[in-house]
Amino acid sequence: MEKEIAEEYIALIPTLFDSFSELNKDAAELTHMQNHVIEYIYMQQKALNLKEISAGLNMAKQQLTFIIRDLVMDGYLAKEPDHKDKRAVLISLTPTGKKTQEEKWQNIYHKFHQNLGKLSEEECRDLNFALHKVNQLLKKMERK
Amino acid sequence: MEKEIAEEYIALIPTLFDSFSELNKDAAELTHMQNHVIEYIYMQQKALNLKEISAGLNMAKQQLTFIIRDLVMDGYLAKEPDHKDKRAVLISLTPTGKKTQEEKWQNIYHKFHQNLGKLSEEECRDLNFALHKVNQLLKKMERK
DNA sequence: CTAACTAGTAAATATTTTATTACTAATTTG
DNA sequence: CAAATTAGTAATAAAATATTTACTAGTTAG
Repeated sequence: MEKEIAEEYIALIPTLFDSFSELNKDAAELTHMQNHVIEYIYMQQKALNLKEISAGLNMAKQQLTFIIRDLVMDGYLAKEPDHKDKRAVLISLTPTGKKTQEEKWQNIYHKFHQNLGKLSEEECRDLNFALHKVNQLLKKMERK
Repeated sequence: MEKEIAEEYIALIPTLFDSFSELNKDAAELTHMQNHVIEYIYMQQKALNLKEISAGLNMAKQQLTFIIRDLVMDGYLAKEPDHKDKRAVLISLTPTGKKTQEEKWQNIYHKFHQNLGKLSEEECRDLNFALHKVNQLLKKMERK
């Protein structure tokens, strides 16, 4: 059965890919990497230091120095010293930065909502339950 | 309830993001865009013309001309004329190209399989069923 | 049949991203 | 406490990507 589950999981990724790749369809003001950085911080839901972002996005920290400097100057990100480690700096989204992300997700939200019309009421209930279960169990698998 | 479903769906995307972004972690021989192109064709499971790839990846077709030329030269992609539209060219993966993709997904597969150990047998059954349901219904929503 | 449109190619240019090397200041380890 | 590590910054050169303009050949609409 484990093989079966893994295959279902793998199959899910391409299905979500379209929604995901639409995220930055218009976001024209920022470069790709700038978008990735903001997006990553938004998804992690907490302030991160440079090292963490670098590891999460699989890019050199030297690159981040300048990307983040620009994003701070443009008002999307804020830096604050990390009191636990005085070498480190914590990066977080400003209200402006957070708003831009919320707007992007809002587009996906709308599109999904429209497509929901293609399902019957019973299918909607099933989908709701199944999505909830998947989220819950995948989260559990991630931990530790 | 529709709002609830949409929220579960949105929540699923970041959860899958990690797996997804790991796809090209080592793939060092190709550039980012080259990887994206191969990946996209692989996920669509059929030959695509330049326009479709351009729309799907949200990039100018002019860029694709050269990216695809290089990938053809390196043996990852094959071009064939589209008999239905003599202006167009159909791009598909060569066996080599397909193999590289399968290997990448294999890594995700392995990692997922390991994490499955954190769930009880009952939870595995639930996850299997829920994933299957989600895939089935999301596919249905995509159509037409 | 002609005009308007579309798929793909091409080249020049500007911008972005990557890679390399090196440095400072803070932290951890033995 | 000294030595080794680590977080972040910086400057540079090289490579990749995006943008703009323009062209050819095939298709579609009036």
